Amino acid sequence: MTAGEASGRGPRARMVFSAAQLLRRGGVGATGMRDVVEHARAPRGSLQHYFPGGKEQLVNEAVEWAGQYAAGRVARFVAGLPEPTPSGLFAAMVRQWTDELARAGETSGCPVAAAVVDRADTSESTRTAAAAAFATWTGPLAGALTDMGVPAARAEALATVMISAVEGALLIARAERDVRALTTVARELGPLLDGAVVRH
Amino acid sequence: MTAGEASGRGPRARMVFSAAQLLRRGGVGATGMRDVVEHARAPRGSLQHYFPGGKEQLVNEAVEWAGQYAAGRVARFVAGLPEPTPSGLFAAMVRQWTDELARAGETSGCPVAAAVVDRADTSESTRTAAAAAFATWTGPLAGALTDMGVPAARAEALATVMISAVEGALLIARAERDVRALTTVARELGPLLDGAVVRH
DNA sequence: GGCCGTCTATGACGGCTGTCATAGTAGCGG
DNA sequence: CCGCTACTATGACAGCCGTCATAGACGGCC
Repeated sequence: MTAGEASGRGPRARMVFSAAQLLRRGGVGATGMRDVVEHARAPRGSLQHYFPGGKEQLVNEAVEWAGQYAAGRVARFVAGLPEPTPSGLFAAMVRQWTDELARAGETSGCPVAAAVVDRADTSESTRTAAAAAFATWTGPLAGALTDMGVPAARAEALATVMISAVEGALLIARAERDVRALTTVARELGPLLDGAVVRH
Repeated sequence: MTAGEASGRGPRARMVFSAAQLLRRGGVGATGMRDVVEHARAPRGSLQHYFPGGKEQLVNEAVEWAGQYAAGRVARFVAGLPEPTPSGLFAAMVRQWTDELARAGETSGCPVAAAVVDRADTSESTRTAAAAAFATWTGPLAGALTDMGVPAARAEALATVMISAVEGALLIARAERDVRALTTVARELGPLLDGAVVRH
C-alpha cells in the first residue's frame, strides 16, 4: 500500500488508490475531493466524470479496493512463510503494520475502519461496502487456515478473531504511537491459533 | 452510556457527555460544536467559556470521559459475575455491545476509536488523550484479571488482547450490522483467557 | 448602589466543503 | 470537414464549519 503502486494505472484507479491512502490518515471527514485529486495527480474534472456518485462512490470504491488488497496480501504472506502455521500467518499480518509504524511518523490506519467509524451510521452503501471488504478479507484468510489443518468449522471464526485483533490493536498502537499492542496480540494469540490445527 | 446519565450534572459535564455520544456516531468530522450544544441542551455561549481550547479540548475531554467510563464498567462487570472468571468478564464486556446493537438501529461505536481514526495524525493532544483513555481502561482490567488468578506478568497483555478484540470486533459488527463478530471473539477467546489462570 | 466575576446571547467572519454548470480539447470514424 | 464520444478545465454556488467580538444578564460582596 506504499507509493509506487499508483503509477502505470489510469487516473481513475489512481484516484481510488489515493482516496484509500488519505482515508487512512484522517478519516472520511478530513479527506477532501480536492485533496484526492492532488494526491493522485489527476485532473479535477475527471472526478465528476469517473465518479458521478460523488464522494460516497469514491469512498466506497476505496474501501472495496482495500478489501481486495488485504485479501491479496494473505496469499503473499502464506507464500513467504518458512512453514505454514496459523501463528506465523498472523505474525506476518501484524508485522506489516509494525514495519510501517517503525518507519518515521507513519501512523496511518486502516481505510475500512475509517469508513466504518465515519459513515456506518450515515451512508448505508458505505456500510455495506465495508462489510463486503471485511468479507473478502475473511474469505482467503479462512481458506489459508483450513489449508494449514484448521477444521473448516472453526476457520472462519478464527479468521474473524485475527482481523478483530489486528484492527483493535492497530487502533491502540496508533494512539500510543507504539507497536506494543500489535506485538502483544501476535504473541498471545499465537498458541490459540496453532492449537486449532488438527494433525493428520 | 445511555440517556439519563446527562441529567443532574452541570452544562459543562453535559457537553462533554454529549460530545462523546456524538463522536460514537459519525466521528470527529461529523460532530459539530453546534450539534454538541443542541444535544446537551446547553447554551451555545458556554462553549467558549468552558472550552477555550475549542473543539480539540472538547474532544479530548470526551475521550478522557470515555476512558473513565470504560474503566468504571470493569468493576461493575466483575461484581455482576456469578463466578469471577476471565472469560466471564470478557463475555460481559462483549454483551454490553451486543445488547446495544440488538436495540433498534443502534450501531454507535467507541468514541476513543473515533478520535484515533480521525485525529491521531492531526492532533497530538488528542492522540495522547486516546492513549491515556486506553491506559485507564487497561489498568482496572488487568487488575481484575490478577484478582482472578492470572499472573501479573500476563495480566496486562491479556487486557490488551481483550480490548483489541472488542474494538476490532465492534468495527466489523457495525459494518455488518450484526453481532456475529462480537459473539465470535467472545467464544473463541474464552478458553485462552481462562487458561491463563493459575490454580492455588 | 457600585463593582466584579461567572456565565450566557447572538451575530458575523473567513475558510473550506461537495457539487454543479458550462465550456473546452483530443482523438477517431465517416 | 463533420460529428461524436471521452475526457478535462474552471469558475461559481450554497452551505456548513470553528472561531471570535461584542454585549448583556445574574448574583454575591464590599
